Formats: sequence, structure tokens, C-alpha cells
Amino acid sequence: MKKVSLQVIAQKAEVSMTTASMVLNGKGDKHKINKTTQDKVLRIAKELNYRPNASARNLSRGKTMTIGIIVPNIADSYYSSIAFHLEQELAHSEYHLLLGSSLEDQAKEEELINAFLARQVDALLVATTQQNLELLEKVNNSGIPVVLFDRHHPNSQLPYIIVDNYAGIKKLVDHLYQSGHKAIGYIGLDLDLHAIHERQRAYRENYMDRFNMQTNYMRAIEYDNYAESCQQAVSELLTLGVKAIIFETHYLTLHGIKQLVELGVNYPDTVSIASFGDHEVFSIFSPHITAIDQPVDRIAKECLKVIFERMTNRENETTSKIKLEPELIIRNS
Amino acid sequence: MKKVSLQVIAQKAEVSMTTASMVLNGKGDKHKINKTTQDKVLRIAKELNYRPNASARNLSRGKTMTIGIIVPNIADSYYSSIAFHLEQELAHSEYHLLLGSSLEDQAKEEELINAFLARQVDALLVATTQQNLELLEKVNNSGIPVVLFDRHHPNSQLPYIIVDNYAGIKKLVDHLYQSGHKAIGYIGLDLDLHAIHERQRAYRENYMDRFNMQTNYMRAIEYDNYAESCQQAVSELLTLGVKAIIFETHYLTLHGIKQLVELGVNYPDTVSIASFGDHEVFSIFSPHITAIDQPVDRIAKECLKVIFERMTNRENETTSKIKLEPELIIRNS
DNA sequence: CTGAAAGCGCTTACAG
DNA sequence: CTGAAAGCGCTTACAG
Repeated sequence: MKKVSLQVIAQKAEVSMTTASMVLNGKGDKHKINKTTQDKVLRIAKELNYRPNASARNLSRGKTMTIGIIVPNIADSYYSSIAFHLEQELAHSEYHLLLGSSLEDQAKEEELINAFLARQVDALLVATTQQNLELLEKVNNSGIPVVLFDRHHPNSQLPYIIVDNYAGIKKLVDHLYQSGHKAIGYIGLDLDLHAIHERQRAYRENYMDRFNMQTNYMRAIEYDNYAESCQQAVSELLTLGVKAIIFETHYLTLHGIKQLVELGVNYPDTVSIASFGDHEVFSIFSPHITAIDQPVDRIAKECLKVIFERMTNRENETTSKIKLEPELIIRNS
Repeated sequence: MKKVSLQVIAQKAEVSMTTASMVLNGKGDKHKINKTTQDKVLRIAKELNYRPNASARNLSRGKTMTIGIIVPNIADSYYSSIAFHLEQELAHSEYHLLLGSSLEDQAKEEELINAFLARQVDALLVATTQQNLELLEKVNNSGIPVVLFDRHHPNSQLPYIIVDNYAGIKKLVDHLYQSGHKAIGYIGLDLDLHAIHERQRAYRENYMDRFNMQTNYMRAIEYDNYAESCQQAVSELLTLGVKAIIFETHYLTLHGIKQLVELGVNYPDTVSIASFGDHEVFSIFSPHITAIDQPVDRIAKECLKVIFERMTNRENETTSKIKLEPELIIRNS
């Protein structure tokens, strides 16, 4: 498995590198190259197991056929399944994904953006911390398509694909209320993200304000040690006599359940629970957990659609802003 | 954000590209370049927000600072957390991960290997389908370090990091037996993987053979529709009067539980369950699930260690074969 | 201490 | 129909 270069192919086929290159790039017909010549080049390339050196190709084409994707945490099932769907969509293209986790950290995200740019990614997909929006806009304006997904900021002009966070929580609140619950708690994160603000606003407006609640059943906990904080918040709300709890993310739901189990509190008998964000296991363990489903496959598809549109029609500056309607899946929690 | 190249930096700093390049690569001192000159170059590069073009650098260095990782499915929590740990370990290096899912498919895996090679990855990490071992060995011998993880084949000379599959299942069998179970079922996959064979052999030798079991409580189901098949297998085993079930992977366990829940079969009262492969939720929902834990962080660390050793000491041809001892976590299932 | 120049392996206008 | 040659943006032996 010696490195076989275009030059080698050209020599063996007794043609110029130009010809070899054209044939191998499928431009043989376009350049009206002899069928026989084409076949010969192709055959030799195959025999020698020729793999064009992508670095060289990238350099001269100015394209790398790679898309950078930055998420808070690739170990999070939500993000990993988006990555999976992206990958599947790209499977029969020449594109590949370069992966990075920001851990919700501004500096780390910035590093990743810069590193990916240095690597000349053709596009950037980011579930952003929202703290590098300026940089991302510069990048986007400089010609490298940037698409935000999962999180965006209303003041930013960047294209995005998100789920309607407000609507999602509203559905949860309405569902619980209609099920007869008056004391509905909410456990969320204190992250400064628009998505989070929207979810919390939905809870406030559709529950607290609407029913003029006096007691504050809402908790916004620290992201850094959300596991324990979440469990503690559950206990607090329980003490306050809450009869239902909405969790802002699937992993908060998981930790909330953990606490209920540890406390021996029965759900939904003693307290109902509902999750923004579905999880594979919510329809496995008993009782099944009511949740807002975020359509990962659609998110992935739309992201790529926007990217490829922007990569082809440079003129088409229609900033695509897509807000998907999340679905309420009523189960028995 | 115009593209600023080395040339631009060199001009502004009034030095040659050679000098600029050396300084920016931290080789200024080595080449005894004037402190003042160095500062000037560095300052200008910073001002202009210089990002060296990685394609060009790759081409001339013959290195890409990227590691290809191929897993069966990045949406699988086990693989995504390995990817996460790899990424964290690499966070302060210049390395990044190029990601691919093979879906247990030989052709797809081969495509990924070839595509990654064309992209000149510096190393390849693969949880292989075991069907491209020859190719992988060629790659490895050609100087690009290949490390298998999670799966390997005894006949292959490739370095690997795996967990002791045999020991893992043995621990599960022994644990269940010591807990008083005589009728222990086993639900696994019919994939032709050494890891799988080892697990099944452990069950056969340490349970079936050892206790001379007449009835076959073992099921090896199709990977392609494992969800339904697994649920069906659970029902079958239950009918046979099995009092405990060992699941070969964490996702089989999940689907097994789903079936028990649907059937209204109580665990561990009616049937005990144990999982090869831990999962975040096993210690959340009640009852907690007894499982064999595969140390993802150690796997990630060892993979990189082997890779970097091989990348630095080309002579050191010690094929590293590491088998990690998996831990039995006894919970109440 | 610093620079001119070759080279990495492709692609692609240009010429014939 | 096909080729010679410039160029992509770096790195690095070599020379001084």
C-alpha cells in the first residue's frame, strides 16, 4: 500500500495528469476525452487502489467536503442522535462531519469554531452557547454558511432550525392543568439561553401569571451540578405540595425521577411528571413519561437543506429561520 | 474577515515567509529568531486574526491532525460517550475527530475507511464489524496507526482495547446463580463478532455446560429488528419458566424491560435481570438494574495512548493488546 | 539570525 | 481531444 499519486496513475496510463485528473473526477465526458483513454485511467486507478489525496485536493479546490458540528455534549442522546441523522443524510455524499463538544463553555466553543475554520470546513452547524454569536456572524458573512440549531438568538441574523420552545412548555402546562393539576412545579436550568428563557416564559405566562399563583413553584438550577441540584429541587417542590412537575430537559427529568424513586414517591399517584424532550427510555420503564418530542430527524434534514442551499446559491441570501412545532406525547406519568 | 495568509503576515511584519512560519509554529527560539521579530510577527498575526490554512499545512506536513473514528452507531450511548471522552482527551491537542457510523455494515465500514484514508487521517480508531480486518491491517502496516476498540479478532495482529467479554458474562452468571437462580436465560445477538461469541461462550460454559442444562434458555436474535425480536424472546423464555435473564447489551436490556413492563411481569420478583453493559438509566428507574460496566473513559484513554505511542515511536512495534476487566455492579434487579 | 526556493499532490484556465 | 504550467498556502532543507 504505497502512496499512489495522480502522477503514478498518469504515467501508467500514458496520459497527462490533467487528463487523469479529469477522468477521475468524472469530467471525462465533459472534456470529451476518449472512451478508451477514460477506461484505461479508471482501470489503472482501481487496480492501484488510488485514493486522491484530500489535502491536496482541498488546497486547490478551496473546499474540504467537511462540515463542522459543535454541540454542547455529544454524549447527550439528543445531540448524538442529531449527529447520527446528519451522518446518515450525508452518507452518500462526499461530506463528513468534524465533531466538537463545547460543554456550554464560551471559550471552548470559540476554540472549536476557530479550529474548524482553520481546517477550512465548508460549513458550520452549531448548537451554540449563544456567546459567540458575533464571531459566527462574521464567519457566516465571510462566505462559510453557519446554521444554528437547537438554540438561536432573536437578534441574530443567522439562519436557524429550532423547535418552538414556548409552545412545547405551553402544551405541557395545558396538559397537566387539564388533567386537573393546580400545583404545577417547574425545574429548569439557569443557563442564559434564549431557548431556556422561552421555556420558562411559557411556564410563567401560561401557569403562574394566568392563574395568579402566589407561591413560586419554579426552580432554575445551576448547569454545573444539575444532577444533585435537580434532585434537591424535586424535594423542595414536593415539600411545597406540588402535584405535578415539568422538567425542562430530558436529563433533568431523568434526575427528577431518580429522586422520586429514592424518596419512594410514587408517580403519577403522588406527583405527575412531564418532560420537555423525549428519551428512548421514557416509553420503556413504567410508568411511561409524558414528553415533548423534538424531531431530531427533521432537524438534521433541515440543517443540511439550509446549508446546501446556501452553498449552491450564494446569491440566495434568504436567511432561513425555521421553527418546528414540537409534539406532545401523552403517556401515563 | 478576508482570508489572511502567511504571506500577508510576512509582508506586514517585513520578514520572509520562512521566518513568519517558524515563529508562528513556535520554532522561533529553536531557530534563534530575534525576540523583537518574533513579537512583531505574533502581534500582527493576532491583530489580523490569522488562521493558518490547515489544508496547505496538511499537504506540506503530510499530517492532518485528525483521527478517524468509526463506530457502529454514534447514537448508541456507549459509543457516543467513548467519542465524548476521546474528544475531551484531545481537547488541548490540535487533534480533532472525524466521525462515522458503520451500522454494522461491511460495505459502509469499508467506504468510511477509504474515505478517511483519502482524507489522510493520522490514525484510525474502529469498533469494527470485523469484516474489513484485512484492509485495516494493510492500513496499519502502511504506517497509519489503526486501533480496534470494543471489538477485535484473535487472528488479527492489530492493537486493540477491549473489555473481557467472557469474564463479564461469567460474573453475571455467577452472580445470578449465587443469588439462587437455577433457570437463567440469555438473550443475545446473532452477529458474527468475536465479542459476541465470547459472551455466548461464557454463558454456555459457565451455565449450560457446567450445570448440564437440558432446555435451551439461550436466544440469539437478529440485529436488524432486535427491538421486536428481543421482546418476543423475553416472552418465550418466560413461558419456559426462566427465573432470570441475562441481556447481552444495554439496548437489549432496555427492550427486555419494555416487554416485561408490557406483560406486567414484575422484576425482580418474577424474573431477575442483568445486563452486559451499563446505562445511565439503570441506576435511575426502580428497580435498579444489575449490570456489567464497561469503562468508557479508560477505553478512550487507552486508545489514544496506543495511537500516540505508535505515532511517535515508529520503531516500537509492540502491538498493544489490552483487555480491561469489566466491573459487576450489583443492584436490585 | 534570516531568506529564496523547492515541494507537498492536486485542479484548472489556457493553449493548441 | 490532450498537455504544459501555474497556483492553492503552507513547511523546511539548504545556503549564507
